[in-house]
Amino acid sequence: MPAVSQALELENFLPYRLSILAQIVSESLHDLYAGPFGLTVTQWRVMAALGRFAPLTASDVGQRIVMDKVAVSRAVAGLMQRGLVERATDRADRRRASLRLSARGRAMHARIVPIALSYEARLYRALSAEERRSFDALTDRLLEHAKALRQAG
Amino acid sequence: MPAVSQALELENFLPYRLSILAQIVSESLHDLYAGPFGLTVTQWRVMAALGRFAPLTASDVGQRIVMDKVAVSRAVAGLMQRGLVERATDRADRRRASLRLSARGRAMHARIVPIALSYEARLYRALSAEERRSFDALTDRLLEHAKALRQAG
DNA sequence: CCGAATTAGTTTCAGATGTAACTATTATGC
DNA sequence: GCATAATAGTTACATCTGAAACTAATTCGG
Repeated sequence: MPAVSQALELENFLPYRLSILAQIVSESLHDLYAGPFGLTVTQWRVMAALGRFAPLTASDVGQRIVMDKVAVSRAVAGLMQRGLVERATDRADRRRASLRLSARGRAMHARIVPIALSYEARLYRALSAEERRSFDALTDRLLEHAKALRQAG
Repeated sequence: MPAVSQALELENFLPYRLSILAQIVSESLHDLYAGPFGLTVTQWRVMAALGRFAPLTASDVGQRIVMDKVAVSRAVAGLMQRGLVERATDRADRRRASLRLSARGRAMHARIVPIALSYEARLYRALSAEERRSFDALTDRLLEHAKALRQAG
């Protein structure tokens, strides 16, 4: 059984490698929609969530896209100012408000989705179909395990 | 040949999944050293780079850890204020300054490295040895490909 | 019912970050 | 040599982000 290496080689250190990979992918994608559509990453994620699951409350959105309520609130404020999202206060519980894309929001969403999927497809070309399935399964396992570790401390 | 799906399922969308995984891992690790040692993520990365490769100039650090020079400058300023990093201006080229950990910095580094490696080891327990090798290789390929795509536009 | 505790969401403040402008120093071209 | 360009690093400004305080509405316990 090999001892744990005592040297930390940043370039081989898993948390660091994941961070770099996620950052470059996220930035590359952002470059594709930020210019034409003027959205931040969080705004786009809110739109993506609403495009698929609307209507959602702000809390629902936060759960879907793993974003705290402050971030959601700010993203929604920006999207509403631009008329991309509509809010309707729940009559039964006036603390809640259900959110959905406006017609304009749906139009923009429909234009961005193919761009995003196309980028994903190009990225996946680095892997064979089998490697892709394997990678997806391994990231799933890592994610679940990372969540469990965080709970356990 | 299947057509590209027209629906964007955020929870299966690779850029999004990578982002979530990297975020939870980075936060979990940060929780382990931020409390006891009061370092930001960028400060810790600078220390990790200097702990392994010192002396380095600020530019060298930035290249090693993929961080722009402004971020490095700020992290180094904070680390120097706390006496964790020492700077020596290069005599031959007085624009440059070589950085290295101070004795205090080395002591802190030596205490954090095992914590970081232990977290990584626990995280990797989600995978078998072979899966781990496979995952590392696939992330490498994805990273290189993502870089190439960014160049190409 | 009524006050305390919860919940949804927003605002505030302080810290972090990116871009661009700036200083200081060195290299280059004529 | 000297003006110009390039390089190392810092500062300034505007934006973004997270934590905590706050408002408004609802639920719960007695």
